[in-house]
Amino acid sequence: MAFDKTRSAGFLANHMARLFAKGLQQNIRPLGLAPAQFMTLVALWEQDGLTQRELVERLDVEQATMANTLTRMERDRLIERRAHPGDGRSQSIHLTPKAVALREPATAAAGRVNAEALGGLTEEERLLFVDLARRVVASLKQRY
Amino acid sequence: MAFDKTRSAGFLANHMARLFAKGLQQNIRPLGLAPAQFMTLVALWEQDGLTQRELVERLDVEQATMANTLTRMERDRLIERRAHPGDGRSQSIHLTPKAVALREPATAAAGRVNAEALGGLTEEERLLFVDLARRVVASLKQRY
DNA sequence: TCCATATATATAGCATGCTATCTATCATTG
DNA sequence: CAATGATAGATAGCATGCTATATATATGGA
Repeated sequence: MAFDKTRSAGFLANHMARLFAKGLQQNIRPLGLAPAQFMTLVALWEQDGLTQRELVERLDVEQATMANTLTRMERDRLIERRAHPGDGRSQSIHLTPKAVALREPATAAAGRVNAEALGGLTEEERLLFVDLARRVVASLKQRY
Repeated sequence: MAFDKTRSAGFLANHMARLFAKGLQQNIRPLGLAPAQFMTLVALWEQDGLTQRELVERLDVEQATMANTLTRMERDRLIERRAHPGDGRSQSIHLTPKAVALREPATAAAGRVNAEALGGLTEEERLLFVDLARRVVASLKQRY
C-alpha cells in the first residue's frame, strides 16, 4: 500500500503527461508536427531568433535534448540555424515561413487538447489545478 | 497568450513529469533501478506472477513499451519470465529475491520525492491536487 | 599576447514511450 | 477437424529526454 498508483503524485504526473502527449500528437500530426517541436515553436513564435541556449532556458530541457530537437526541426524545414553575428559559438534559430504559418492551426489544436483534459473541471478548479501544478514544479525544480 | 507555458496544463504536465522522473531517477539509481522499472516493480510487489498483458493494463502503457521494460529488467536480474501453465502464448513475470529486497528502500526513495514535490502544499491542497490530477487523467483517457 | 577557464553547441549512448507489424498460440465455428 | 479470427508477445523504427563527453570559440588575467 506504500504505493497506490492512483495516489502517487509522481505516477499521476507521468500518466497525465503521457496522455497529454498522445492527445497533442494525434492533433498536430496532420500539421506535420511532433509535440517537442510544437513546444519549441511556441517559444519561437513568441520571439524568433533565439539562441539554442535561450530555448533551453525557456523550455527547461537539457542542452543535448534541445540540440536534437532542433536538428529534427531543421530536417523538417521548420527552422534555420544561422550564424550568430556577435558570437562564433552561437547560432540564432529562425522560423521558416512554413513554421510561421502553422502558428494558428497548431495552437488551436493544442488548445483543444487542453480543453478536453480540463473538461471535467469547473473554471475555478482549472485555475486551482494550474496553480497547484506550478507550485509542485517549483518545489521539484528547486531540488532537481 | 494562447500558449503561455506557465498556464498550459499540457506543458505543466510534461514539465512536472520530467522533474518527477529526474528526482526519482536520482533517488533510486543507487539501488540499481530506473523509473519505469520501479513502476513495474510496484505492480509486481503488489501481486507477483502477473502476465505482461496484466502489467500493461495496470500501468497503462503500450504492450511494446512493457515488453522492452521487462527485457531490461530481466537483463538486470529483477524479474524472470516463466512459461504460463495454461496458455502457451503467455508468460508469468516473477520477481527475483533481489527485486523483493528492493521493496522497502525503493518505495522509501519514491516517497521522499513525492514528499519533496508536494512539500509546498498543505495537506488539503495535496489531496485536492491528486483528485484534480486523477480527473484530468480520466478525461484524457476517455478520449486517447 | 598567451594560457586557463568559461560558454555554446555537438555527439554518443542509453531509457522510456509510441506506432506498426510479425509470429505463435488459442478459440470459435463451419 | 480445419480454417478463421482473436490474443500474447516480440521486434523494428522513431521521438523525446537524460548524462557524459568532445569541440570550438570567448574572455580574463598573468
